[in-house]
Amino acid sequence: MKSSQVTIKDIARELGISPSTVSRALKDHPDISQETKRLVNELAAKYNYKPNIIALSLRNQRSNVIGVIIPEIVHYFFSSVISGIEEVANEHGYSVMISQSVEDYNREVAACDTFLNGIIDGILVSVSKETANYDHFHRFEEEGIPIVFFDRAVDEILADKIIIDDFDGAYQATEHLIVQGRRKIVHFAGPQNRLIGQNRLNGYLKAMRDNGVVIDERLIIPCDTFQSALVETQKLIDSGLKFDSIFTVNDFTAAGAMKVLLRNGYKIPTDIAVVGFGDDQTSLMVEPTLTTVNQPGFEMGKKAMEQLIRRITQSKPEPPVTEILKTQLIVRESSRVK
Amino acid sequence: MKSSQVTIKDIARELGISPSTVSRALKDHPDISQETKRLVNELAAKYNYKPNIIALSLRNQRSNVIGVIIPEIVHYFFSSVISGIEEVANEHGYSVMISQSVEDYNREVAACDTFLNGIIDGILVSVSKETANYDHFHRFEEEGIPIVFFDRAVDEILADKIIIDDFDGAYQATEHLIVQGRRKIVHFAGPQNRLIGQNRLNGYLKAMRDNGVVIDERLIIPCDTFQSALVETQKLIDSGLKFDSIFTVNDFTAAGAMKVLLRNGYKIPTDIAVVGFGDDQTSLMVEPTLTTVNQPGFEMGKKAMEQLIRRITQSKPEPPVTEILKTQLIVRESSRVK
DNA sequence: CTGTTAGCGCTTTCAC
DNA sequence: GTGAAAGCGCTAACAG
Repeated sequence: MKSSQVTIKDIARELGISPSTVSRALKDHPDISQETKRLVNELAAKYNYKPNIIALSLRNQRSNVIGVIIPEIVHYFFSSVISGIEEVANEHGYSVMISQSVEDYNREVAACDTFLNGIIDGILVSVSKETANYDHFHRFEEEGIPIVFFDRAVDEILADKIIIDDFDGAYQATEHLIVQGRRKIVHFAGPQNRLIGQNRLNGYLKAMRDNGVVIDERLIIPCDTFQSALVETQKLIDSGLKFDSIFTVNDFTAAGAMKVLLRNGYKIPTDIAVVGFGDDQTSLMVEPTLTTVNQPGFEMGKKAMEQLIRRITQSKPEPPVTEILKTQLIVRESSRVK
Repeated sequence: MKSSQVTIKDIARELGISPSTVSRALKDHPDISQETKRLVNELAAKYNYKPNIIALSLRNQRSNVIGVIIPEIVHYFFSSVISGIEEVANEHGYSVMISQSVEDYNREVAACDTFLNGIIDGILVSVSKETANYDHFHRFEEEGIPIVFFDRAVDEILADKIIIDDFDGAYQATEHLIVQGRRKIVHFAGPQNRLIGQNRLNGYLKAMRDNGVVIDERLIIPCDTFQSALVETQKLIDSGLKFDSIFTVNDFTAAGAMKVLLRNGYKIPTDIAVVGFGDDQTSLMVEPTLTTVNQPGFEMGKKAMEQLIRRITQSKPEPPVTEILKTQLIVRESSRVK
């Protein structure tokens, strides 16, 4: 913020007119004479005049800045969401301020504090894994700052939510394996204290039941990272349990499982089929390419931002909406035999 | 930005004192009596008073906001950099505004325009691959807004730069291959209009020469994405040219090359060794694991932000500095035979 | 120890 | 068609 910027006052002085006239001329106000407008605009161009956003924000009580609180940027899914947010924000003249919670409750609260200082017009939040208390979010409601949750929402808070249909995604993935003739389907499951892990597990269970496949509890294993997949897949192999496929809660876990399977001499998908979740970039890079469930991160970001803008600009209050985005099964080599 | 926020004026009115007294009391100014301070602070707490950042920015001519222009957030390296930036920004009370160029010159210019509206105290930039004209960056200099380049810098602009020792990283990678007995080393090179691409190529060339390895121009191929690697690697194989290893400008390109090699029946590393650059998450997930060059992204973000803060807060101008961060060769399975 | 005033840059009513 | 004045929220010089 360099103060040397040309202001309306500077232009007014040089032209020997008042700042208000300059202001009006710049906005093409009908009252102002063509001649004055010409002079003002010429000088503004010459000096490369730029309205001072801060002054405008102060006057309009609107900053056109929105805040985003996100667990971790370094995940393909979340950075896709950010891209979507940015896309829509750009189109509508909003700037985006980002703060990472790094899955840490205290940092999430701190980020909220920062955003409560009055700089933002609204906020987009995906809740950290750790968070169990939601007071910090309630404060936005109290201040009348619109809040839209994405991906990881909070049931207890009445606000707009844009989420993924995790249940259906897992259902599709599991049913796909069944259709491919698999019956002994392992599920590497996410943490069951989180909706996302629950829904994906439930989708798996429902698909199994609906298709009359026997559910073997021993094939449902808590495992949701690349590293733990390296360990758990080996343990699974060593256990001697029969299985013909693995459906994992995310793509990293699938990549880990694939690696161990290949190293143990299994052919994918002939011996063991693998299906991930997320459609991360990695799913194309592994060999064979990974069948996975696409989560529309970019679209989610766009929808969340659109909804937030709607809230910011709405004249009369409207009830909160929850939008559930459909996932899409992307069949690739790691599961396709027929 | 809800206008219903409590202001200093509100507190002053309620206490029957002047706004300036309230302001001073809140900052624990020595002139103010303990009693007044107590009253003011109590009321401020009761009404949950928060100073209006916008008003402060206008008054102080400082927003404590910095801008970041980055090619793509959805790259592990860049999102690591952002995390580093955020880390330091948080510590020092700065907020971070992010804009992606998506490797598009026009969007980069647009992002600069947005940031030139006076909201930011300084800017961090990593230049898009496309960019060949640098006028949009010069404008920050003209406005007196400090600019620090990271990773992809611009030689033509006199500014602080935090970059990676790409030359040395490429040198190490190439020499490693030579030590492993490779001689016909392919280089999938980055764009030569960017320093980064040049330096990595030059490191490769120097290592070849220093070790008396004949350089075959046909083995130096412009190719820097996963997709193009799929194409170029196949073309390379079909060309009948002899080669025993590939050193790629980044890990995605390496992943693409590996995939095609494997599909053509080559053993990695026995037949062909592969070395990437970046130490992306992917490098652990591919099979075999990928030898690569670690780039300290998080550290780069921290250093860049620290340097920017130094510029913003410096009293007298100082000459620009360039900091070159060391890379580290991470030897994994894709290249190790001995 | 506290109040008055002015001003950061801009817009907008009201007046002429 | 244009200008003067006030105010968005805050602070600092100046005055008592």
